[in-house]
Amino acid sequence: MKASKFFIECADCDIKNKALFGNLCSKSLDKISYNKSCAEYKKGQVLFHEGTRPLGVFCVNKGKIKIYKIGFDGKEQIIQISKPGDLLGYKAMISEETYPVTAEALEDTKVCFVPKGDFLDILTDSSEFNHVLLKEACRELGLMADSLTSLAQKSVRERLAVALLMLKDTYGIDGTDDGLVEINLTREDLANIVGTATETVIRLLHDFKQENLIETKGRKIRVLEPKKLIKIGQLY
Amino acid sequence: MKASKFFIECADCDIKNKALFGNLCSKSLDKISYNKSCAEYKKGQVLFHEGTRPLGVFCVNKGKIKIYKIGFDGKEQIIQISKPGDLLGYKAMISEETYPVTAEALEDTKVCFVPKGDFLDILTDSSEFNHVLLKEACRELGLMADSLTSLAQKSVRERLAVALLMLKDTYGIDGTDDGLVEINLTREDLANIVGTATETVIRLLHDFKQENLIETKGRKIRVLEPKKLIKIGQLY
DNA sequence: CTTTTTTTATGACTATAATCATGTATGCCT
DNA sequence: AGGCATACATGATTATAGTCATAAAAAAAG
Repeated sequence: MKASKFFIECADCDIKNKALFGNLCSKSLDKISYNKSCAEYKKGQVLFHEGTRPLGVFCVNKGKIKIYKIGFDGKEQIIQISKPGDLLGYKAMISEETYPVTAEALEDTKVCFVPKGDFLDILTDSSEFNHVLLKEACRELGLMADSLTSLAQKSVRERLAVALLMLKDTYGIDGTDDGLVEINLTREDLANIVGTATETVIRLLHDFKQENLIETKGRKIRVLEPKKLIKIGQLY
Repeated sequence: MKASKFFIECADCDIKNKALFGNLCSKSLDKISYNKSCAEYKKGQVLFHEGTRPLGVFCVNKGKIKIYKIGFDGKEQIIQISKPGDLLGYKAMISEETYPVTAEALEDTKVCFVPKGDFLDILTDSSEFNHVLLKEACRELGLMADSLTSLAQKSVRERLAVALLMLKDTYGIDGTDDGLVEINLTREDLANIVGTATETVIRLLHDFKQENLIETKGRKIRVLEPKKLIKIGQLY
C-alpha cells in the first residue's frame, strides 16, 4: 500500500524552517531523524482513521492532506488542509485519545512518521518544544472559535467567499500573488469545507464567475477580486 | 465596578482538585496565591473583552461565565460556558494574541486573577504544568472539531437536543441525576449556543415539551428523556 | 484510446429556519 | 406596588439552502 521510497534526514529537510520541528536543537532533530520512517501516500490514501489509536506523529514533507470528521450520515466535514511543514496527529497523542479525525492525501504526498516513544521523549526533554506546541495549540483554538462563529452566523455565500480567500492565501503559489488556488479540491471537498451541499457550491461558484470575482478552469480557481470577496465574506 | 470582597488562599481552595492549577506543587501554588487578587463579578459584568490584550489569567471559583465571540452583526456566538475550576484567558496569553472572545458572568461569580508575569513564571518553571495545559488544549481542539461538524451538518432541532444534553451533564446538580439544568440562561443565550434564532429555540423547546422530553419552569429546564434526546441529536 | 466511473452542471421542488410583527408575561428597579 | 424594560411566545411570510432527478463533461482505469 504505502511504499517507503525515500528518506530525508531532518537536518537536510528543506522545509525544516517552516515546520514545528524546526525549533528543535540539532541533537533532538537527529534523534527524530534516526528512528523515523518516510513514506509516499498516493491521492486518496489515508494516513490515519478517525477512532483509531495514534502510534506516532506525521510530518508533511510534500503535498496536501485533508483532515476531516465523518458526520452521522457519512458526510465529511473538513477541519483543515495540511501542507508541507505541518505536524499531524500530535493532538490525539498528547490528549491520550483516539484520533477525532481522519487524514487523507489530496494529491501524491511525502510524509515522515515519528514513532510515539521518540516523540514523547522529545516532548519530555525539551520544554521549549513543549511550549512551541502549546502555543500552536492555543493559536489554533482561537482560529477554531472563529470558524465556529462563521459557521453559525454567516450565510453559505459568505462562507464560500471566506473559504476561497483562505485557500488563496494559504495555498496560493508563493511569491506570485496571482490569486491562483493550487489545490486539487473537488466541488464536494469545497462543500465539505464550507459546510453545505455540493450543488450549492457549484451554483455559488457559477454566480461568483458571472460577477467576475473568480475564474475557473477545471478544478483550478483563480481569485480575481479579493477585496470584493472580503466584502461578501463580511471580514472586517 | 468589581469589588475585591474576598480572598482565598489557593492551598485552601475547595475546588483545587478540579482546577488545572490543582496539578501544581505547593510551592508554585503559594507563589500564585501570593500575588493573585480575588474579585466578585455580578451578573452581566465582563471579565475581559474580545480584542483586548491579556494581562493575566482568571481562575473561576464560583458561578458560571459565558465565553462568546461577537459576529459581524453583533450577534453573540457562545463558545463555552465556564464553571468553577476553569482557567480563563490563558490561551490568548500563551499565543500572544488579543482575546478572541469575551467573558461575561452569567450569575454572581467569584474569580481569582493571576497576573501575567506570575503565570508565565510558573509555566517556565514547571514543565509538568506546561504539559497539563498542552494536554487540555489538545483535548479542547478535539471537542471543537466535534462542535464544528455538528454545526455544519446537524439541523437546529438536532443541535438543540445535543446542547440540552451537554448542559444537563456539565451543569446538572451533582449527585442527583434528576436532569435539572442549573444555569440561568435566557432563550437568547441558548440560541447563541446552538447557533440559531431565539424564536426557533422557543418553538423547538415548545415541541420538546409537548413530546414530554423536557419540562420547563421559567428558565429552569429539566431533561426527562435523555435517551430520546440522544436519538434526536444523532449521538451514536 | 476507449470504456467506465466520477464529477460537474442545471432545473424543479421542498423543507428548514430566519425575519417581521405583535401580544403577553415576567423580571427588575426605585 | 406600580411602571418600565426585557424576555417569552406565537403567527404569517419570506428567504435560503437542501434534496432529487437528469444530463453533460471530465477524470480515471484498463
